[in-house]
Parts: sequence; C-alpha cells; structure tokens
Amino acid sequence: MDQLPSLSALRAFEASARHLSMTLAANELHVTPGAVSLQIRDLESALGVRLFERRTRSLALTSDGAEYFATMRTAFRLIREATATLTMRSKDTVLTVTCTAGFATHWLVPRLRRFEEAHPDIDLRISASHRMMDFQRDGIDIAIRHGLGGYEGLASERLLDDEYVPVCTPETAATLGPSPTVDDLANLTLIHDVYRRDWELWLQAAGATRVNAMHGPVFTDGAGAYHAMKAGLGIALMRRSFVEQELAEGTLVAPFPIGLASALAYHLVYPTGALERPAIAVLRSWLFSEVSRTAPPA
Amino acid sequence: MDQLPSLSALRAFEASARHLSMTLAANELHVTPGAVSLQIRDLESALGVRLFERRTRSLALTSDGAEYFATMRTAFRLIREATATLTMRSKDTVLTVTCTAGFATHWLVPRLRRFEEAHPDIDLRISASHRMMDFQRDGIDIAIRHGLGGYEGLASERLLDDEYVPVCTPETAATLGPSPTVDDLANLTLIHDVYRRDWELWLQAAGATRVNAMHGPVFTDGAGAYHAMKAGLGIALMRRSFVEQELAEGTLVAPFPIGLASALAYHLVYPTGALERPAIAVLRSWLFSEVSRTAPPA
DNA sequence: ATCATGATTTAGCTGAACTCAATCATCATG
DNA sequence: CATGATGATTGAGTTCAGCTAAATCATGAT
Repeated sequence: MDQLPSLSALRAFEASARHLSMTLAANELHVTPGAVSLQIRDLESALGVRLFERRTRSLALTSDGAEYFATMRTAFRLIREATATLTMRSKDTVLTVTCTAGFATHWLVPRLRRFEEAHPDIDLRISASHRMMDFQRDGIDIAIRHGLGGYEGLASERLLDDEYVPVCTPETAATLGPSPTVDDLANLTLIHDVYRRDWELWLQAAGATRVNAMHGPVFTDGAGAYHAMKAGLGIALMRRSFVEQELAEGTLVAPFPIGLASALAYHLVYPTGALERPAIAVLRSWLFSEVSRTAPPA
Repeated sequence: MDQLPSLSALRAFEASARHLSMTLAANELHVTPGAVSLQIRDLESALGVRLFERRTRSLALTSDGAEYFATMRTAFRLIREATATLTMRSKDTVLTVTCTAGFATHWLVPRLRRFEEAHPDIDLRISASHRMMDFQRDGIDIAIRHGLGGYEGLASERLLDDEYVPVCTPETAATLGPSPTVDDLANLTLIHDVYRRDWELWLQAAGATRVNAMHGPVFTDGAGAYHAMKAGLGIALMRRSFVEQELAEGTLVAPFPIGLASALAYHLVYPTGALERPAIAVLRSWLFSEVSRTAPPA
C-alpha cells in the first residue's frame, strides 16, 4: 500500500519514542495511555515491524524503531515549527472565546456586530459549550464562565451578575389583570428548566403564599423553556442579561421586576499572562465596556 | 494550542498543494474531492490563514500556503521514505490475503497451521471481507475471490471448484430412515440463506418431485444457516469445501452426495507481477498444493 | 506481603472524517 | 451563443478510527 500509516499513530509513536513512556506521551497528546498503546500496536501491525521492546513498566526502542524515530522526530519538528509560525502570525487577528450556548445566543452574539465595527482587524470565534474546556488543548483564548469564579491556575474577573427574573409575552401578562400580585401567578403556567428549585426560591423571595412552585412543565434545557414561553405557554424564569434586549423592545415583559439574586455570576476567565497579548486585552476592555452600557444592541 | 492540527488535514493539504488540484489529491488519497475540500477548509480555520486562493476550477497557493507547503512537502517526504524503508523490509515476511469470512472460517484458517509449519518465516494475515477490496488502497497482497474469474487488470487462476451439497447432523439424518430418497426431504426443514433459489435448483437436479423448495427458515448469512443446521434444526446447502473436514470427521453427513455444480468458483487473484515476490509465489504454490490434497487438516 | 506503577486489552461510545448528490462558476466546444 | 464538461464547494447523512473506562498483568519498591 502506498498510503501512509495513520498519522495519528505516527504522532503517538513519535511522542512515545521521545519520552520512552506511553503514559507521558498520552499526557502530552491529551489522550489516555490505552489510546497510545492501541495506536502503536496498530502501527506496528501495519508496518510489519516491532518498534518498541516492552518491559513491564518501560519501553525501549528496537533498532527498527530507533531508525524510524530519527526520521519521525525530524518530520514532526518540521510540522510543529511550520504550524507554530503560521498560527503565531494569526494570533492577534483571531481570538476564540468559549461560553455557554445560552450566553452566546442571548448576550454575546447580539453584540458581536458592535465588536466587529470597533475592531475590524480581530476575528472573534465563539465556541459555545457547557463543557469545561481546556485552554491549551482546545485552543481557547478566553472564556466566559458561569459560576463562582476563582478557577485554579487561571485569572478570573466578575463580568456580569446573574439574576433570574420571571418573563413572559405581553399577551400572557395581560391575563394577569391590571394590578397583579405574585399570588396571581397561580393562574399562569410556571415553565421550568431542570432546576425546579429556582421557581421555589423566587416565589419565596417574592412573598407568594398561594402558588404551587412544583407545578408546570419541565424542559431539559433553557432553550426549550425559552421557546415555550415565547409561544405563550406561560411564564419562565430567565437570566436578566439574556432577555434585557427583548424587555427593552417590549416583546417580552417582566410583570414582577423582582430578581432572584445569585452567588453565581458570569466571569471572564483567561490564562495568567494572556493579557500581554494585545488582542485579548482589547477584547477584555470591550466586554467590560459592554456590560457597563445600559442600552442593549439595536 | 500546542497540539498539531489534524494530520489527515495536513496530508490533504500537502497532496492538494503538490497537485494544485483537490480532485487529483482526492484520487491519490482514495477519498472524494468533497472530503479534501472540507479537510482544507477546517485546516485553514484552525490555522487562521488562507492556504489556497480558489479559482473556479483551479487552485493557487497563497504566500502563507506556499511557505507552509515547502515544509510540509519535506516532512511528508521524510515520513513516506522512512515508512517505505521499514515496510519494504517486512514485505517478504508478512503477506495479507483477503477472502470471504466463510472461506476463511471453513477452509483457510483450519489449514493455517500447516502453512506456518511449512513457512515459519512468513506471517500470513487474513482480511476477511465480502467487500471488493482494492489491492493498493487496502494493502492486500493476494486475494481468494468467489466468482467467475477474469478480473480486469489482475491475474487470476481457478483455485477451487465450488459446489453446494446438502448437509446435516447425523441425528437429523437418522430421521430420514435407512434408505432415504430425495423426496424424503419433505420431512426435514430446509434451511436457506438469502439465496432461496439454490435449494430449488438442487432439488430439481436431484429429481425431487414432492418437496417444497420455498419452505423453511431464511438466515441472512451463511453463518446463521450453518449454526442452525448444527443445532439440528434441519438440512442446509453448504459449499462442499467448507464442510469437507466435518464430513470426514463424521460430525456432519451428506445424506445425498449430489453436488450442485456451479459456474462460480474460488479464484486466486493477484496484481500482475506479484509473483515476482518470492513470498507470494510460495503462498501460491502452497495454496494449489492444499487444494490438491485429499485429506483435510487434522 | 502489599501497594504502586506503567503497559495492555476488551467492550462500548462518539465525533472526525467520510460519502453522496446537488450546486456554482467558469471554460471549452460546436 | 447555447450547451456540456469540469473542478471546487456544501449540506445532510453515515461510519468507523480513535477514543475512554475499567480491568488485568507483571514487575519493583516498601
């Protein structure tokens, strides 16, 4: 076969040969030792030669393996260096931000045009994920994370408070009458996401005595709850920052402007030292500027 | 991110840059042009630079792309040459044969020990597949294919005739009585694989008049039919070469030794010129020697 | 004797990589 | 000038290479 063996396997081989350890190679490549072991087994099978001599807890290169490693080491060094040269060149023109899908949809993406207008030379990439992403592994420059802050080994700054406020369509609100009390919510469908307790806490804080906090449909995610609310099914607790634009526009209303404050907030999180890169500093400034603005985007 | 971009994408890039054509690169890599296009798009996104300038029906390298290609070309040449050196070294010690799973299970694997004893220096790999494999793409040295022979661009030799014969367990055969006729098969369950017409043809050739050829369970593959027959469910048409060992042992019997001859046969198929490699010539000789033997393996 | 360590393996999972087919924008041809 | 060919692109759907998790094995250290 004139095709190359799996390049992933070559990478696993080169790293293992350099470290003389599959465990260290696995750490470097962000995979498990089992994955490296399998890759190398398959590479040896494809090539028809043994590359390593296995001892119980260590490796030695065979003569074939040592010869192959000498060339692979050079090849991978060339690949790494050429790739680093190119990506370094784009580093201050492309930034990757990670945040939750909800935050992206409701807060960040609507403002993106303002950032692009202010900084046409910087290309912002948004990686929407609930996963706890690894800066180095996932190529993330900066993150907006929802939580308590204080992430180990990272810098974080509180960016945006987070409070829940019940919102609904104007049509749904009209059914509450001209001067509603919180107990009138008993006449509406309470829409839940998986955190049912949020309604319970809000009703308690608002002083409601005749509303069953546990009643109403549950959606597995905030997006489902949001769409159901928009369809007029009832009233949902939404993060204020997500709906402030629609509240300003009047397409959504908050019949009871009582927020449920939370210890949780959105934090700007980045590797120590990241602000030395001009583009990241620029993005940070812009984000804080945006959270200080009172008017959401047009 | 200190990780490399996808090495598959680098391979797609290097081939496209060398050919200045994604279609030619796709042909070389045995993938579709769409796959190459997507790989390169993702690579450019990961690197944050444009590597190619697209014209309607052609490509040109950008200056970043030309610089990157200069290094990738060297890296891939190193990888290819080192890999070829090692695999050439194993070429006469490892051979890959492809054939159907049935042929492997029933004919080839039972004889493998004899080959290993005769040729301890040759490692035989069996790739069991019904797929029409590509010698070059799939790293196949020699094939045993069931069919009519005469494959374009390949040499083929008729290796083993193929005829169907009805077989069953001794217990099932006993229910037919001491001197059964083919019409007595009406009292047995006829076991089919997806080719129902085989029983019909066999019964016709055998002169049966009172047996319903279409009756009986159908298994989606030969293995299912075989296992059902072994479990005593009834009688199945099996390729004689597959069961001759069990017939010799007496674990299976052929109550009516009438074969259903076929134009189809097993053919030894290999690329023109392959016999110049000593190991392939050795394997060919051994295979013809095995089909000439009357006794199947112990 | 027991525990730690690193390699190996099996079973099961998943998303990167693929195919397929349609589309687009030229360029060649009659 | 109309038509067909060509090569790149893309969306939708599929698949299996590559992965994880967890268990096992064989030392070596304590």
